[in-house]
Amino acid sequence: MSHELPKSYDQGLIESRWAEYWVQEKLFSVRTPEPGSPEAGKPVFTLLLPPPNVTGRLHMGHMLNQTEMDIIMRWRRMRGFLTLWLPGTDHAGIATQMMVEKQLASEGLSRQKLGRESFVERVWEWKKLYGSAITGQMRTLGASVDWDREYFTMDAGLSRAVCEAFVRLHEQGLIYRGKYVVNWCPRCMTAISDLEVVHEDTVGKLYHIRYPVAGGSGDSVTIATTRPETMLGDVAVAVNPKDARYLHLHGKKLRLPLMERDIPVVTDDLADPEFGTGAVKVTPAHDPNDFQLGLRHHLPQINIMDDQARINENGGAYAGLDRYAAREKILKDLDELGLLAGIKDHAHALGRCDRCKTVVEPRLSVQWFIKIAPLAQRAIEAVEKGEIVFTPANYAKTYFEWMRNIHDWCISRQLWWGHRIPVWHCHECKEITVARSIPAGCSQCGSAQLEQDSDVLDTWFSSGLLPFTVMGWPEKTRAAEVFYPTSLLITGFDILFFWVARMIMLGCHFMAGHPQGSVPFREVYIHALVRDADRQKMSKTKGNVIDPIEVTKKYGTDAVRFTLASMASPGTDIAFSEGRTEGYRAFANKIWNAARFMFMNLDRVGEGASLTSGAPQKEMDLLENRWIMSRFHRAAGQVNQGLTDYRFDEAASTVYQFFWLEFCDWYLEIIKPRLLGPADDARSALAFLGEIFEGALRLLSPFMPFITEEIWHAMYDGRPPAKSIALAHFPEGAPQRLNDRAEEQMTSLQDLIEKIRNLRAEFKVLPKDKVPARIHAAADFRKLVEENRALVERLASVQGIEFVPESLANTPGARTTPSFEVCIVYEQKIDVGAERDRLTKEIKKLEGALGNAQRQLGNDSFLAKAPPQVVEGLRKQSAEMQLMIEKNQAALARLG
RNA sequence: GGGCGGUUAGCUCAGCCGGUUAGAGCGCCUGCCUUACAAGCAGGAGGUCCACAGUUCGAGUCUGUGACCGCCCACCA
Repeated sequence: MSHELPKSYDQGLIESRWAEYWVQEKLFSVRTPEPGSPEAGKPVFTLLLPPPNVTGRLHMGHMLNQTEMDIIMRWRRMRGFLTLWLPGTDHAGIATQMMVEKQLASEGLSRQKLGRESFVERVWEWKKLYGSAITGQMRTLGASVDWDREYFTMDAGLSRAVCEAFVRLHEQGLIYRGKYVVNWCPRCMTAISDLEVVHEDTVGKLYHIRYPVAGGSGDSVTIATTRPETMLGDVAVAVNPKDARYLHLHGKKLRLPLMERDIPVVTDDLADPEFGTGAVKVTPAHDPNDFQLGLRHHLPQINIMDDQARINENGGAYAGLDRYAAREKILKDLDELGLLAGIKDHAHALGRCDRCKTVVEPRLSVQWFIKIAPLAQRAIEAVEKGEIVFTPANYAKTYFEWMRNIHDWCISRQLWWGHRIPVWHCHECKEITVARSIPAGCSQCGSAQLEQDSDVLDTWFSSGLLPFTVMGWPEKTRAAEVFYPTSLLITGFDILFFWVARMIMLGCHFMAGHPQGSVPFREVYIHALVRDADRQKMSKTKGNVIDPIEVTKKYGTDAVRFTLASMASPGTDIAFSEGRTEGYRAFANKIWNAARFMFMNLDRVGEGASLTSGAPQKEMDLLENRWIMSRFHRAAGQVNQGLTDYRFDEAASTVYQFFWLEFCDWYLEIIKPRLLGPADDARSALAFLGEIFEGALRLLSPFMPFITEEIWHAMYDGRPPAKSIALAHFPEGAPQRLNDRAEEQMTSLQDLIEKIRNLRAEFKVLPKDKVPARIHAAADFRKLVEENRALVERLASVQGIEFVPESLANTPGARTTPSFEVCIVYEQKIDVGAERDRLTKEIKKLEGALGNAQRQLGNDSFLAKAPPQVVEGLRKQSAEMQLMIEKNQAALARLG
């Protein structure tokens, strides 16, 4: 009984067996997030499946052996991948550091107390224990690399590439160091990029404060601000030059309260007469707008906060206070001075740190920037010219929108964990030295008194280089030659800008002139994001995270994978519904049982039977075989089309319909008597069945890799033609195997059988009771039924089919279609009321449709303008409906 | 404030270049434990395609306006 599958379908068992096998055979890598790592508990679906990682491997060209390359080429050709992971990866910088800092805090330590070196050591220890986010990111890409610590030192591996990239950009004048107002997180104590700031609509307060005109005239100007504490750094008040209210103040000075410093009134269009009082305080060190205004008017920049957002020595009496404590005290003091003119509620968007949700403080600091405009220009062109294609296409719009409004990219971070900026500051001449390796002396004065810049690079800088650094850049490698650019990037839109846009910009820049093109990839497929059942974004704080491990445990990986595929219609997110997953588990179960049935019969007929050695030619004499063969190839063609178009939902639905409805419900039922019948015939039938079943498994395997692998191996009795079904040829659908006539004929028979079943249900015939049927039909239909009489009789539970010359329209309960009329012979009286309702409803529906059709057909411009086949189709339809109405009316009249 | 998407059966979603009577799964109702499968089989009910206007011979599909829901981006104090 070598073929017998276990009676019950146990997905868990199958999964562990094949996952282990795949890894052992080095077919695919399976990824599991470590407990305690930043990814743990996140909706990372990557671990589900073997095939999806294949696309990721495209990035890792140089690590592939021959087998892996074969797999890739295969999947690449047929695009039979399905990547449904959620990019639940953290970047290395802030996230990792935060985890470690949290740990330190519990020990009463901090990174400051520990010092840079020891701190990095701690992070390293932590990383070894739990795996770092960067490791996670690399693993998401399917790499099975153990990143050693050299990755993070300057002279080795990827780090060398990062350094090289920085130096080159600097040489090309695309990197500059500048004082700038950046988004500063006082908790992380680092600058963060615009993208790392999340805006949150908040109802705050708008404070109106009076600034007296200098000279003690008693006159004053009222300004409005949401952050009164920044007034300590005020250097001017701006009014709109056209604002009539303030003409008299042009050129005057104001007395800045609390600081007792005179500041000028300047005129600038920045001041909107409509907003607040029309007068705006100017704090160049703590507001990006004011910073620009300050430059225009040559105003000083007074930084009043330290890196933890406490007031510093420039804040006079308030030095040492936290920004919010200072705000309270300042308001109180102003109030006492009678300078607080009012407080109003004010809705605005408050910027918070993406990582720790601390309110971001705009702060003047020295940072490194990339001049983004030239890079963005090229990246826009690449998409405009179609060198990169987005799917769904509308993401290109979003991409353009962003790229055209992009700001220079702040790439420095005041963290201690990451790639350090390859810049050394000279203590002697204060000049900087940018170098590929640790310099012996200052490039300007030769002094050895050098100190490396303390900042590290934004994670997305190194991540953005990934498409070519993994192929050995800056070396010219064979891998880069062959695999750059990769064909496809699959990702979620949430990192379109963080990562995708940067890979494009940096790829186009550094790989310019590459023979196969400078872009890092040809296509970008933006997959849907999985949300919870209420369409909410999953988040830990909301507690609505659907744990993929739980779900897969409950329903099986195959079912979850199939669910995601079937819901992956472009442009919308997936609201994860367990109901559907349940349905697809039932589907897997169905397949399992169909296979069991097949194997049972195989064992019954004993020696000489095979599922995989080809079917006798005479099998094609049977209508049902011609039919199922045609249906299989049609389905295969549609699945391929769906995959090509990234319509995983359509592909999944096609394979589902074929396998369950056509193959199981119809085909298996039709051939059942043969399988259970004489051994010789059963062997022949099984050979044909095996051919179809095996093909259907291959068609299904990208969607349900585990169960198909299990059954497929069993079919070959342990000697499969390939190591994995994923390596077997994917059915493409052969047009020459399509058979329209067989499909039409089978459809007619199915129609007849369904009508008879319908009659039986209505007459309340018990399922086990067979009844005779009468049919009135044209000769060709009659011939078809006679040729397949046994099939019809069995599937319709009919005993004896009698063909009658006269119409059955007057027979109570008869079913009529344009091509046949059928009734059953049964003494039980029909439910006259129900039958009348049914007929009335049917007639009404038909009359409605017929009315529409005839109105159309009576319309000259329809006849003139509509395509002939549409007109013809409607005519035919119309005639059929006319006929059906007459028949139904006759039947209705007969009921009395 | 700018941009993008959605609204179709009780629920979750398809519906392609506008073309006959709008589909699926789940749920619901009826009958069946028919030796592959009750995670199943057979039959059935259920829809003013968000609203209004327009284009068209013809609109779920195209255009406009509005309502509601959601997402992304944004330095207006």
